[in-house]
Amino acid sequence: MIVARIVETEAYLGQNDPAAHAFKGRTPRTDPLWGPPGTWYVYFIYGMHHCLNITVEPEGRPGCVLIRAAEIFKESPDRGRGPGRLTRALKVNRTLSGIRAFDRDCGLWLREGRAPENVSVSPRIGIRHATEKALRFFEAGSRSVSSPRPPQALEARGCV
DNA sequence: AATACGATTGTCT
DNA sequence: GACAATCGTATTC
Repeated sequence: MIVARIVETEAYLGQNDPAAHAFKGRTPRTDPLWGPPGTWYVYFIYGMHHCLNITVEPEGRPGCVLIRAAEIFKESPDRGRGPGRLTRALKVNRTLSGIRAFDRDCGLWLREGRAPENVSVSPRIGIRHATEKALRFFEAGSRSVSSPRPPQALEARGCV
């Protein structure tokens, strides 16, 4: 079992969120998003990286959380810093997509060491649409966080 | 069949 | 800050 502590996430709100994969409708790739809460959704991007998400809404509603960074116990902070690095360290790929995350034999089990402290909020990273929404949540001070400071000041982007 | 693009990362200037 | 790497997916022809 891989033991890790999630320290950075982003929320994707589903069919009404222009930045979400679900915004463009249900396809074979995005199908797991419509599954029951606690379903892994893994996609491949930029020809190189996998990104790990978990569904969080009732079945039929495609909201999810992107897991952007985690402190992996007994590993360098760099290993889990950023969504691409994290999945590489955890050896996660699309075979996990659609699997129930809380099944013990699902292939990936992240046990949190302690709850995040000093949770800060910022705009989401790397997206082109809906950049004004402050839906990134991270533990300020964690050495595994991908971007310790918000991409820009919240005020400058109309987030507050 | 051909094309355009992306919820990233690493390297170079 | 700019840009290349690299390929599955969706769209269009």
